[in-house]
Amino acid sequence: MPSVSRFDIAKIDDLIHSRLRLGVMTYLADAEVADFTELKAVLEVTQGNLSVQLRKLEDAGYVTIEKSFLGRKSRTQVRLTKDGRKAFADYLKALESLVGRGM
Amino acid sequence: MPSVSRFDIAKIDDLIHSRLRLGVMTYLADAEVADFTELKAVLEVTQGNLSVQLRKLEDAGYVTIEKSFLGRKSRTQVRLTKDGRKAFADYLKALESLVGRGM
DNA sequence: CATAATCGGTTTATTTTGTAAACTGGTTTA
DNA sequence: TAAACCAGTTTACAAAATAAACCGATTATG
Repeated sequence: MPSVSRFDIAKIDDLIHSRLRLGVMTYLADAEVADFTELKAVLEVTQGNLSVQLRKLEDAGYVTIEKSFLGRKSRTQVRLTKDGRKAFADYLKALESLVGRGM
Repeated sequence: MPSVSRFDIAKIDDLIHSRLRLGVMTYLADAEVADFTELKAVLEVTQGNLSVQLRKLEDAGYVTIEKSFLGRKSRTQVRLTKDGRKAFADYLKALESLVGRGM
C-alpha cells in the first residue's frame, strides 16, 4: 500500500523544490513568459546560477528556452511547458498536504 | 530598500527547506516531541540521513536532542526549540508569500 | 579609432549538501 | 555463544548549488 501519510516527503519534486528553481517556476506560473534578465533581476540571483538552474528545468522538460534578437541585442525567453505547469501544480499539492493548513 | 517583492526567494530558510528537514520540522510542529525511530518510520528515511539532518537542525538551535534510557533500551527524543518554532513559522510565511494563495 | 566598460550570457571550478554504506555498541533470541 | 536486531553514528561518495572566470558582441569614452 502506498504511503498516504501526511508526512510523505517523497512526493515533493526536488527539481522544483530548490529555492532558485522554485522562484523561477512560481514566477513563470504567473508571468507565462520571462526574459533571462528579468528573472535575474526579480529573483536577485547571479547569471551563472540562473543559467545552470534554467538548464536543469529545461532538461526536465519543465521550461522552454528560446533565443532570439531584439534589435541587435540577444534575448532569452523562458516559459513553462505543459508538463512544467502540471509538475508545478503537483508540487504545490504535495507541499500543501505536507505543511498543511498552516499556510 | 529591502526587497518586498512577491518573489523574494532569499527569505526562504534553506536549513528548513531541505526535504527531509522540512519533514522533521513539520512533524515536530505537530507532535511537540518525537523519537528518532518514530521520525525514521513516519518520514521513511534512512537512519544515517536522519542522524545527519537532525544534527544540522540541532547545530542551528532549531531542535534539541535528548538521549535517555527506556528500560534498558536507548531512546532519542527530538523536540523543537522556541527558536525552531519561530523559524518554522517564518519559513511558512516566506513560503506562502512566495507561492501564494495557490496553496 | 582604439580601448575600456557593459550586456547577456555560458563554462568551469569549488563548496556545500544529501544520501548511502559501513560500522559501533549494546540486547535479545535461539 | 553465536546470530540477529535495535538504535544510532561516522565516513565516504554523489549530486547540487554557488561563485568565479571567461566569451563574444555592443556601446560609450578619451
